[in-house]
Amino acid sequence: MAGDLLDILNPQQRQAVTAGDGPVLVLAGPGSGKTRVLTYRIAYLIRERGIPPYNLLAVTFTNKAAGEMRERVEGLLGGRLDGLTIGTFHAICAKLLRVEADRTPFGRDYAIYDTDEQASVVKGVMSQLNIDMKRFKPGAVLNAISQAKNELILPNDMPRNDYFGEIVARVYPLYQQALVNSGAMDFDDLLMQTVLLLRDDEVVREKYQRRFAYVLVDEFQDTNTAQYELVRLFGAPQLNIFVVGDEDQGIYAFRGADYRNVMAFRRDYPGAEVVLLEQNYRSTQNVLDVARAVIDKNTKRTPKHLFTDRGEGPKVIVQEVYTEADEAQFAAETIRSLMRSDGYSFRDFAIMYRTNAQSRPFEDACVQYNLPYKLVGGVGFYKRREVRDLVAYLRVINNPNESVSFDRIVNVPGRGIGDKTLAAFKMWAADQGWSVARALSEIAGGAAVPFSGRAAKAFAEFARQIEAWQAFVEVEGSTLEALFDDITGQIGYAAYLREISDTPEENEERMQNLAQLRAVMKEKSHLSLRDFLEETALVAEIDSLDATKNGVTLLTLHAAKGLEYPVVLITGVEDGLLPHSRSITEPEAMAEERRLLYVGVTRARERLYLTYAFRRSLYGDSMLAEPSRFLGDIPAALTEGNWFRVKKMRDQTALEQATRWEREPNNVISFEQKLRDMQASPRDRSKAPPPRPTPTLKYPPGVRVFHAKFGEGVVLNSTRVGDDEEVDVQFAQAGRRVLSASFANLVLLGR
DNA sequence: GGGCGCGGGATTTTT
DNA sequence: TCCCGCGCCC
Repeated sequence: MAGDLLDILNPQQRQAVTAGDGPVLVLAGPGSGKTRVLTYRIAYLIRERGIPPYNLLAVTFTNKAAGEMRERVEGLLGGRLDGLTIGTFHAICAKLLRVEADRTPFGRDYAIYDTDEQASVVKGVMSQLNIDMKRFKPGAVLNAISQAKNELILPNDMPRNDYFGEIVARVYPLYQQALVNSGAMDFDDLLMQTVLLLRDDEVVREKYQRRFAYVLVDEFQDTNTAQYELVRLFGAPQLNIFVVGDEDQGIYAFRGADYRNVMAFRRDYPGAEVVLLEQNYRSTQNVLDVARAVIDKNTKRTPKHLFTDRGEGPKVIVQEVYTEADEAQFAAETIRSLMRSDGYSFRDFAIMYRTNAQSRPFEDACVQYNLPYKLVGGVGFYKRREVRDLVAYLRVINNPNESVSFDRIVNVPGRGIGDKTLAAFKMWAADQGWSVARALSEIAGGAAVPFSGRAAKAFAEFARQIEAWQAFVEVEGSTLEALFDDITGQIGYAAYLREISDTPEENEERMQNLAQLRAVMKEKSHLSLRDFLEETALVAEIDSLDATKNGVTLLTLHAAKGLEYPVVLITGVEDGLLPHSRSITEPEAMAEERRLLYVGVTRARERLYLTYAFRRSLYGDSMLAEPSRFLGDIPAALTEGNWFRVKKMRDQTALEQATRWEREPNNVISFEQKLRDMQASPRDRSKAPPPRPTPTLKYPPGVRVFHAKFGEGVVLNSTRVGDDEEVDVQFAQAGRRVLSASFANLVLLGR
């Protein structure tokens, strides 16, 4: 195979794929074929070097990438590779901890807590410690704990540099204890506990070091300290470690990732062979030039010279729009017209944005323009109340000691077990020295409980149900969907959903989610309950992105990593959004915002659009927005669009405003200013609204107007916004629109 | 024990 | 704007 396999690689790719033993660092620019290099490297090791698949460990960034990589390697080698380990750090660690459960404090049936569940544990601990949760937000404390775990700092080793640190140092040990008591780990534990196990337990360490003779890691720039340490531990002593990364694409610092690990690798593995991949096979030259203009402003990076032979391509369009609704409309119209003119298909388009909250108008516009779309993220399926409830039942059946799930469902649907009864139960179990699991089975067996008739009966019934379901799971041939049916039937869950739903539509939606969960369980029926729960805990939003469905993809810039599309629209390219206001004061964070834009730009194969709005609403209020400062770094020669003209117009408006003799109270503040204000101090709501100037409307309701694009229309409504006027117009042809007077150039036609 | 209404706060990104 | 948590009341 060697010949045909390696033929399609360029010399640098081939050098990487065929590198000898020892550490290898591949510095791979976007679109330079790094996935190809990784898959070929695996195939090469197996086929040419005779390494059994069992001895390989490949780490990818998402489960989806893992699945695709496995398929591609199997395709190259023409057969299934059962022994090969490919997965995310988290999934690989979860498996390992399951296998080695006897050597961890968590047991085999541990649950994996997501952020909400972690928060509920943190809140429990904080209220137990009488910490003011208004002053110290549980989320912030949790974040600090998470960071600590990523840095491999143990509960009792937290530095107490300031009072917040002191609070965290108090919460962390109790939080961790609560997790152990529940037999639950958080995401960070999956990594940290594995590191601790490998460090402290020689037998386990040697077992895996022997097994994983070759270690390969993708997206190395997004590893954190714990992951870096895992690579070292798995890779020793042979150090056959093959890592692929690009410092310019490090976008996960907020969860402890450090792109400098790429350079640290050179330092820590001095003999490492370094390969640079600079030829880009994805994008046109214009796109690459824009990307480069953006990223070049970052210091502390290895300059790269990306080149392509795909031609210059069309210019990058920079488009100013009026509001986020117009932005969405522009996107939808652009997609429609490109489909008409160039024969693109829905799946060729991606709309990207900085924050999930921006997705809504695009969804609306897609519906309006009849564009099928695939939304990545948002309120995830597994975050839905009804789905969480059912998953909590499954978790309790799997392990009743897992307290967040237990507390969640013990009285859902209501069975007459309130806070008082629950507290009494826990107290009683603790007095007996029993775990919750033990106490439940004692109750099911008829043990006397310390509360009155009705609650006692309810508890006994609940305990017997749990026991019956546990027995059901053990029955040979029982399926997950049968378990699902039995649970929902017994607890009367459909009736409960009807009760808690405010509208028939809401009820319908919940029932559909339930049906979808059942479908997933049916599909996964070959898994044990334990494995099913593990899998659902570790799915990422992006994993559910269905390549077979034809639709426009809506996703955050973070989720776009590793993907590519013929046409990319990056939206909300505004100061305060991209770069995000929370990053603006911090040079390191700003550098990451730049990388984020860089990642987005380099997803585009052929066409790239950058849009920003003139007004954007936040928490209900509409505010002026500023184009992103990053746009200023892009040479005008690479772009076209209306942005320059509009910018000038706006400068003129500002000039007029500044030189006007009669000053009106200016109650329009910038978007960014507002964000900053809100961070600095909570909004004071007791204050009366500022007195409004008596409105003298230029476009009062009823008046007829003319617009260059929309034609003739009648003003339905008009409101004054600062020095500007917002006009709601019903056009004869173009329908109803809300326009900014200063921007729309409406011509008054009279009544 | 459960339901309702009010007030305050808000996630930027995710395994 | 919207959602959550708390407190009050039944």
